[in-house]
Amino acid sequence: MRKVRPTLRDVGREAGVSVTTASYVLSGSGHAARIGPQTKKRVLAAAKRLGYVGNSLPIALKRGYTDTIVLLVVTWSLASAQAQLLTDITRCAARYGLMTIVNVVSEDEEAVAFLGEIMSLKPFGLLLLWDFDVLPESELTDIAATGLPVVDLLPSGTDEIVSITADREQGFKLGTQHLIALGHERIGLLIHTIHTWRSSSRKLAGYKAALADAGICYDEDLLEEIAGPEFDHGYTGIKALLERRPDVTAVIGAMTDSVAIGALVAAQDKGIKIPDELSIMGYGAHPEGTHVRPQLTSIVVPYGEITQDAIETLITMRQDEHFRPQSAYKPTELIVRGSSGPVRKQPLLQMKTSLS
Amino acid sequence: MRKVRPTLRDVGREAGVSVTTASYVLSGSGHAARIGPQTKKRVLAAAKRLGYVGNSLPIALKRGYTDTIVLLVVTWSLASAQAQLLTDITRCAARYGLMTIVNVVSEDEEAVAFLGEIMSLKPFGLLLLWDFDVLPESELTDIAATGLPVVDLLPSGTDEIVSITADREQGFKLGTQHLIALGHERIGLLIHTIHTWRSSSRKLAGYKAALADAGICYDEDLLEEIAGPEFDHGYTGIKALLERRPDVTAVIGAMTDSVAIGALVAAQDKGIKIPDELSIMGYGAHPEGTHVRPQLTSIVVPYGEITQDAIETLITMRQDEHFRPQSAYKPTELIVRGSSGPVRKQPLLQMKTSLS
DNA sequence: ATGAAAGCGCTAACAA
DNA sequence: TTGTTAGCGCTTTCAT
Repeated sequence: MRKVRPTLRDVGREAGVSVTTASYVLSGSGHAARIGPQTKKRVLAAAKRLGYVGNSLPIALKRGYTDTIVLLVVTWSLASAQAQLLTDITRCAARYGLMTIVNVVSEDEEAVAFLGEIMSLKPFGLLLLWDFDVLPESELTDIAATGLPVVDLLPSGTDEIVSITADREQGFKLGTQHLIALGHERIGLLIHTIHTWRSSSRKLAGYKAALADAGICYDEDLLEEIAGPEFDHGYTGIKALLERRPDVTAVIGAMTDSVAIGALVAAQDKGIKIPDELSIMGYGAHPEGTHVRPQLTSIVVPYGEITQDAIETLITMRQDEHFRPQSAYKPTELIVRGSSGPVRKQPLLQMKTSLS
Repeated sequence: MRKVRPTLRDVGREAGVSVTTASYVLSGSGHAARIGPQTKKRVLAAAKRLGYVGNSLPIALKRGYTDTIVLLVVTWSLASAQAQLLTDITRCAARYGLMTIVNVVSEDEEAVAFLGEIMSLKPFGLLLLWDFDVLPESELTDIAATGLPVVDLLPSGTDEIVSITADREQGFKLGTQHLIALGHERIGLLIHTIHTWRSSSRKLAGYKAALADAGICYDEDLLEEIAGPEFDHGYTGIKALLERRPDVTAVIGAMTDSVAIGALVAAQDKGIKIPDELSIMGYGAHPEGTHVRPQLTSIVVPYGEITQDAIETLITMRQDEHFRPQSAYKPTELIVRGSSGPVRKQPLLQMKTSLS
């Protein structure tokens, strides 16, 4: 027997007052002060007796937006770094009374299609974890123009959309400098420029800046294009790189720690000693970096700070529609663990690199 | 300059028709057939011109529920297995036109508090990934009694709440049998019975069943209570177990693959050869099991099937309020990889186990 | 101190 | 074939 949820009118009737009075008492708005204490008590008692729970839809309908933020993630599989960010976001949003709608899609087309549907959800705001191409920018700016707060959690290509994310340029400069200080000069980069250009280009910029500062010539041949952010991409990527350039002495898995771990395991599978013969570095400083031997040197991204700032920005944008937020690129740190060490003296044995 | 989103009335006015007609054309309901083709064209043109996008709130208000399902995850940090399930759920829900609200909370109390708020969101349905104690069952059955479809993604203790999840009993029987077939008789279990009793008890039942079938005496001392589902719990758990029982020849990381990998790495850190001196098995068959050496033998959970069935069940429950769904325990499989092998002949050197 | 009534944007029963 | 209207449950202005 399904008992229908009681409405405010039911509560009002039960307490012998009008809906208005019931609303004033139960919504806890400023108007509650105008209600007499014994009336208030009657209403609260009635609400409890009936198990009244409220309904957020009419309010949302009236003001034009709900209390849910939408997180759009474009990726094939949720890497651990993204899972971490996602969890942080839902937790942080909840602290501000906001729910999080998560949508994980695999391809740009799906994401664009979703953007088309998103407005009918009337969300509070929109968070993007999507290294999109130029294509959907007009869609996005259209959406932003309607007054829906949008924050990009990756480096935005455009000024129209606010970015709140890690300072990859600074981070990769830091990381590369660390390797240079250890004597490395031929530093390979496993990178995914094709479909994640916006973030990859910043990383590349930091890498180049560190090389330039040290007077080391940038060699494009040391970049190995990989197809994604996962273990397997790092695993196959480093094999291709070492085949082509057995003279590299350090490799940065520039996408994620997963890529770096894939590279580390691939190198070890070939019998290469880490870090004596090859240094490996990751990006993201995810816990999984401490699960391998040696543990992974990585670039620490302040996810909590990013999350908090992003959500507060959405809220401020809602409160003040003229507020023009600034993009924020949060500084990263380096955590040095066992996978990076002084440069080796001898080239890798040709034998090792030809093992497949 | 924020342009306000046009409503159906705007579209109607622009096309010179009433809201009803505009609604019939744009909502694509059966009534659309009753509208003349040129009228239809006018409306569609007007909608396009104005950039009409629709609003799901009034519909939801009218029928009493939205198109969003709520996924409540109770955990401290989203393990990879949960991230996988979460992604699958959002994807699968999207295929049915449903959005997914994700809420990750750390503690039972937070989860209970959230249950109290959940009704005001008017969700389509509720999915639980929460190994709760007896405590909130009444809350849950209350919620289910209001007509909100609820599906539990873990083995439910009660008949009131439908469970759709992996058959852990069958899975652990399978896994234990595999180890027994390799000659193992003292099989350790890293398990978290205290806060995840509902799932752990099924696993334990499967383990015991396999032992009983093989005529091996169940020894409670081989259970090592761990405090959670992560790498570190497995890492410290196996060290404690080996200290107490250096005679174990195989260990099952019964929570997750992460626990098993933690155990595997801890054993290797002690200089124990896997699988020659010790076999390790996990639960979940997550990709990360292929990232370690040797790769992890594990129990394969059909996440896709569970997800699909859970969401379809929610939908059926919505369509037919008298539908009494059956709990479904999906059979698992075993994937044998390098971490399990024939039992060793000699006990582990005392020296190794006393290394901390 | 409390109540009546309008209105958020849409759908669908009913009218024409 | 198309339009009128009530109503989903709440908040809030205005009246009493």
